Amino acid sequence: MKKKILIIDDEQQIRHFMRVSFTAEGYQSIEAENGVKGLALLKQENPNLVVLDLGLPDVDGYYVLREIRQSSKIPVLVLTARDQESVKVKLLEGGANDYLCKPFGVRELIARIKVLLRDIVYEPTPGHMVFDGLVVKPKTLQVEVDGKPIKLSKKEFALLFHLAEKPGVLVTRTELLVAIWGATHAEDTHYLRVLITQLRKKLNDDADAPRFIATEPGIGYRLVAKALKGGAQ
Amino acid sequence: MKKKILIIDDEQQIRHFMRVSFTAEGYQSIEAENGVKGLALLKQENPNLVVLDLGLPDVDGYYVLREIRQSSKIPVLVLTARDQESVKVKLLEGGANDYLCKPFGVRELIARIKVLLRDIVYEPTPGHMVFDGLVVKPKTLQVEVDGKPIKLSKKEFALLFHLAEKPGVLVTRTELLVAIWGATHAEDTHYLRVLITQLRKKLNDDADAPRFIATEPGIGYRLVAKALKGGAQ
DNA sequence: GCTTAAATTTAACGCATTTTTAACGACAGC
DNA sequence: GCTGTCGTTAAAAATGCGTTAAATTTAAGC
Repeated sequence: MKKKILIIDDEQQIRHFMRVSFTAEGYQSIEAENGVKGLALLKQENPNLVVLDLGLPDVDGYYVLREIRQSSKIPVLVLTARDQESVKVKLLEGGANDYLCKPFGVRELIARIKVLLRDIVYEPTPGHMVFDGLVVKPKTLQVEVDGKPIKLSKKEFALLFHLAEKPGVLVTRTELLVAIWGATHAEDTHYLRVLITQLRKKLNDDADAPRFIATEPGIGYRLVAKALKGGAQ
Repeated sequence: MKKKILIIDDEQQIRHFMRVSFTAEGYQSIEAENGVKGLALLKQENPNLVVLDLGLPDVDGYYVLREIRQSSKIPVLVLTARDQESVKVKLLEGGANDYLCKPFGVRELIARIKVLLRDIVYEPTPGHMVFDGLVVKPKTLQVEVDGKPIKLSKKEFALLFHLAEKPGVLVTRTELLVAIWGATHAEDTHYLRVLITQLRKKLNDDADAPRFIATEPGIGYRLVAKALKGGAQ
């Protein structure tokens, strides 16, 4: 199966240049000329990797990255014109998997893409993640409990998503904090505490007798519901 | 538990510089000044990540990388002085997970290390340490006695972990005190006494006829259970 | 652009657990 | 019998988690 790469870049020339290179390497490419279309394509097309240009005409590149990370762990390689260390650090901590400065060589770009596809375990289109009494749909950001649809906010969904990705596995607080609020809030556990409370309330879960989200004191949280389909098998 | 980083670099200054930075970030670092020693340390110490300098005095950096990849999927970040695309491509295709050119910024180095540790699934040791009737799982801070899960607090776990790391070996009180409470409490043996009592109670152990933790009067403690798997073989 | 609703961030409090401190008994060496 | 070490217990202090509600920011509707 050919791997699909989503290119989000406003410069038509660069897109064309990348498409040709990717095709030559045996990849299939889909393209978006701005952030909003990129996010839409991501959900429609289920690519295996995203190449994201920071300088987009409509929305900030950081924003796109954050949106992607709300509901997906797809490998993201960021391109940018500026070679500032602070920018790099911010992006990598914000969830980017790699970073390349313009102008770059095609061969390095291809090599780095190969590395990401080789090293990062990512299964596209988890479609729905189905658990005993709980369904999580990352594409539409919808959740069902015992068949009834539940409305979650963005952050509530992100939290549930990150737990649902590793059913039964303990996810550390730091991991969740960094994933949802970014590295600058890696220590602010009170954020997590109130979000957990809200999420539990909407899921009709009880902290003392958890059906879905169990607390591992001092460490983090864990989704206890049995995985029936999707998630990390 | 602290993640271990193996530094393979011949320049003492750079090693020192990295060690200081890594320690500040909460990582533990071990160092080798050439390739052969690096490969030896890799097997002995089970680090979580390798930072490899290409220009080594004894053997080629490529060779070291190939040797590592013969038997391990550990994340490897390569450092080099030359910024040639062909070199980068060759390294990345040869199994390196990331690449950084000298001179580099510490913050970028740290950021890239964090990304590798975050994104690449790699289990250094077997994961848990198994003894006769006792299982210690450092990753999730869980402990089992005779198959039954036991709830330990952070400090209790840290204590047991440091003993389990060296099964059968005497661990001095100072060593434990420094590891758990820090150097400022290296003399406060009463801390250790009550923590030992609590831990023994939870493990159902008896100080007078120790099944797990034996006292070595005047010196320290020792885990007496037989190691079946994991730990320092 | 204004109004209203929703979501997010702060702040505060109760409760349970953990950690620290202190006190006491058992035992061994001198 | 004194002294020092270890183990145990209990209390006091500190910390961590869950919860609620108010304040602030952000998004939505008109």
